[in-house]
Amino acid sequence: MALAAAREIVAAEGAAGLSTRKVAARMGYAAGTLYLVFRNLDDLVLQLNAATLEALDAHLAEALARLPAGAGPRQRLLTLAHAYYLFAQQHFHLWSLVFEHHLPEGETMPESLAARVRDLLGRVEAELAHLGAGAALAARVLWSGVHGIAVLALTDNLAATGPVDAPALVDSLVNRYLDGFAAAGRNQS
Amino acid sequence: MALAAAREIVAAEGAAGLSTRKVAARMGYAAGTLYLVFRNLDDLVLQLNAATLEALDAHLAEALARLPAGAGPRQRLLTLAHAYYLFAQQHFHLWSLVFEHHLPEGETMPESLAARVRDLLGRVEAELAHLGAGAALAARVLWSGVHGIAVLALTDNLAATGPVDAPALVDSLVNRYLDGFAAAGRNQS
DNA sequence: CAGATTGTTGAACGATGTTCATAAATGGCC
DNA sequence: GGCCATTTATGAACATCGTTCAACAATCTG
Repeated sequence: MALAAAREIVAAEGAAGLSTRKVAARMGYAAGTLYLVFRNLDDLVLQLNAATLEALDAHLAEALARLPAGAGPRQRLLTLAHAYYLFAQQHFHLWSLVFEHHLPEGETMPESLAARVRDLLGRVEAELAHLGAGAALAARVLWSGVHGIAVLALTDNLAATGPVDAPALVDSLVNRYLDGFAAAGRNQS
Repeated sequence: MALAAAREIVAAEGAAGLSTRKVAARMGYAAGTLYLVFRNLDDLVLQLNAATLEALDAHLAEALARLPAGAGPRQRLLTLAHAYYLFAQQHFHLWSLVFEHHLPEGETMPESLAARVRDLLGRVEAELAHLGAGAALAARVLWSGVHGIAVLALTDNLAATGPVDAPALVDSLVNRYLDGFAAAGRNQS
């Protein structure tokens, strides 16, 4: 469908190369035809982003499935974090589009997208259940943290300061944060 | 100059509202005139981004200056992190432009921007000197982490999962990560 | 005052998102 | 088969965009 054409264009040329006419041409239609299926180019992007998040979710599930059954929560979280970074790297343009597409002032995210975000965060939260009440907070911190590492590493915004070993940053974040959470828990009880 | 006009437009309408003709009109010139000063619209954006990072640096310096002289590294880091988030929130569009502007494939970041990034990361690194060899890594992790929290919180990509208290996420990240670093250091020695 | 240099313009080109009157294709019904 | 209604698709049109460039105004130089 049209989403497949748009996906190929974005993957190859980045978000800047996406245009109604190019999408239409790639599937043998005229530009106007797209407006029978999508309200907008924005609408098309939103649906493409939902598909991208779905692919990311599948990618994470696959990574977890490859893990031995006895793996502890820390190893599962590390696996999730590295899989997230790998996906962002391999599908950089599609992944960027998800976060760089600001919806017009005041409009709200369509439920199709919001549900995908919830699914993804739910994966992390599930691995943090052993933290009890702090799991929701910790999941958001780790998720955001890994995302931030991916953003800055993949857009070369850290490269100015020398070569960056993103996986090492991810390891450090997850391990130290979990260590700290454990230590803080001990001090409280 | 032209940068001031561009800054006002981006601040008011976002990156999408930026155009050569609007910038030129706001300063009483014709569109073509801009090309005597900038190679490109890209070039203009790059210089605007350098100015934004300079303003961010000043904002962070101010926050640190308001701190009592006896404040320890942890409090100084927390102050930096919260100041970063505040700046991203208050100048959302300008701040977004810095990270959403991908330079054309293969081109490298101009030194004017790279130097600003180094300055900012240097601030964090300075507060982590007490960690010894791990300071460079820790600075990048914390910086990226706080950036990630800002990105996801301000673009509503976490809002799908309920209301988000971004400052609480920042606190948790910095405190737990530092705790974890301390604990790991103890175990090694 | 003449001539060269600098600064500025506005028309032009190709490409963009979007709309809409028109046309082609399709399907149901006698 | 033939005819109408409904769906599907078109491509010309409009405003806007980034960018270029021949032409013009202003300013210095001697």
